Amino acid sequence: MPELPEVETVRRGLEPLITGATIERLTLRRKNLRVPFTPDFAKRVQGATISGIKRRAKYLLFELSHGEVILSHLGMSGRFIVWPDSLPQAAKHDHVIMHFTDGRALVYHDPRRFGLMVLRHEDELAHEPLLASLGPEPLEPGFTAAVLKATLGKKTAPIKQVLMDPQVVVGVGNIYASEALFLSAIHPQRTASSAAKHSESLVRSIRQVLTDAIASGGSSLRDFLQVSGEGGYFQHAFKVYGRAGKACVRCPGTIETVRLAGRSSFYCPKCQK
DNA sequence: CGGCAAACCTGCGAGC
DNA sequence: TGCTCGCAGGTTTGCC
Repeated sequence: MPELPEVETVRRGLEPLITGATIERLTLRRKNLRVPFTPDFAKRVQGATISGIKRRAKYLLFELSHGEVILSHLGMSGRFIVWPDSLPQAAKHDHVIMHFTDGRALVYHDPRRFGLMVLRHEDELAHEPLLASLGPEPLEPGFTAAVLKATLGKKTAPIKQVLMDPQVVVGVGNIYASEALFLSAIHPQRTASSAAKHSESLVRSIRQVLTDAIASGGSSLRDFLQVSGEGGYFQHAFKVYGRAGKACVRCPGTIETVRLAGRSSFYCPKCQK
């Protein structure tokens, strides 16, 4: 479900709630998500205190006091919910329940089960295959026009597809790829190499759309909710995503949709070239 | 290696 | 009301 702004919103929501919490026990309500749970997962986290939550790409990393790290991805439909106490009955698709010693619980809920949750020692993370081939973080200094230009120049696939490739830049999913291309006035079907000369604008647009979305608490489509249970607000700010047939906000054109690599893509044919 | 489709799942809204 | 169909924000895999 979520793209980078939603994952960052979850991280920011969880951080003050569960930093310092001690895990009394962990309940796995099935044996796998997208990947199997780590063997002895529950036993290995028992008694550990959560010392912090980091984010890399769309992964959340729960750092534990004894040097282990829970690596989690929300996939398309994953959510973390904090229960005020452990009393509520687990609902359908509540797959992991982390009971804290203070009586609260952190629940991972994921109907489509495209997400994952695995346990690693912090020393293993440098070689973790899930993280190994990730490209630069779009909001950090390593994501520069020069870096992007070099990558785009070599690729003949449509620019939108390439922007969604986590090896190129992480965190840009289907929604924000469309939005960033609109901001830069680039047609989504243009080849990446032909768009390479606009890398400076693209870097700016990607940063802007992600930053604005984070500031709005993420976007709420079907089922994204902040940890608080509130929806985000950024969906009200979409300029092209989901607006097929509506007026372009920048020119007299009408937003159209096209499928690229199986994903709906939205653009204005008049002002995106 | 690059590009593409399919795969993993369930839920929901649209349309009949 | 109830059915079927298509589509949904991600990532990996395997095929050509």
